[in-house]
Amino acid sequence: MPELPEVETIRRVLEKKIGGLTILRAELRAPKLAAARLARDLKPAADMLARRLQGRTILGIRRRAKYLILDLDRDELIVHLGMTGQLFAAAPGDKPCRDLPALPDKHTHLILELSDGVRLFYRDIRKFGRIRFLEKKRETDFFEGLGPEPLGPDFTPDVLREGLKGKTASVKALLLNQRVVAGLGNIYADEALFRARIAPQTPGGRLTRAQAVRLHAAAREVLCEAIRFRGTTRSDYYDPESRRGGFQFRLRVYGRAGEPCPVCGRPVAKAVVAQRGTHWCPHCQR
DNA sequence: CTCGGCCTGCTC
DNA sequence: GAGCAGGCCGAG
Repeated sequence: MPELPEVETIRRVLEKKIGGLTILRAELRAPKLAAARLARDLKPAADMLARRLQGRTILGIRRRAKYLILDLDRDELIVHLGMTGQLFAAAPGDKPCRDLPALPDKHTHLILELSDGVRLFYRDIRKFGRIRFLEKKRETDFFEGLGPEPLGPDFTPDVLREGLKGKTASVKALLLNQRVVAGLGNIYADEALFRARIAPQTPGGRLTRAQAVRLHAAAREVLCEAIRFRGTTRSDYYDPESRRGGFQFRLRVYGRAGEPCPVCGRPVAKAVVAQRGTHWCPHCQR
């Protein structure tokens, strides 16, 4: 579900809601969520994780690509929300959101009881998300192979060109590949390609320098704008205060198959590219 | 590099 | 009942 703008929005809200609070009790209901790899009996590891979290203070919340990192002194808790992962922070007196079930429900897989009566719930219908408790010194290894942050100084037009150079895979597939650039997902890849006027099927190695420059700028722009609008809510995405995003109203092609292109008015096309539903304007994007 | 698998729920 | 959904990993 969440791509970089949604994860960044979650990070900002969490910082405000749970930054500085201490974990009084942790309950991991779905041990698989924290499994490094498949094992017979995950329950002991789950209980171990809960014990390790107990008593720790959340010093801050960072983001790397689509990962959230809760800093716990010498350790950290890394959370990836997969497709349908959600984090909700409930403080005493918070009104429940009418569109959402009362928590914890059957899809709530991790509960952190924090100081000040605050509770943090991890909810994930499809259970594609992952949680990992890590010593800080192992963080570099954990993120080994992840490409540059698209909004950081390491992501330049030349770096993008390098990631596309000589590749036969479609530019869409390469934008989704987190080794090339880390944080774009299906929605923002389509939106960036539209803004850069590049057809998603174009082989990466075929992009001209000018196209790569446009794509680099377009990716950054769309991510920045989406953060400003607090992300995109199509179905599952809510921030930890149960607020929906606002960028769904500003999508130009994603989810708009058959509707007029906002630039030329011809219908937006949809097809499978890189095994994902892909939306583009065949007239504007070449 | 592409495909299938991981999961559940919703829409056609 | 089939197909689809904002992600990622490992097998071939």
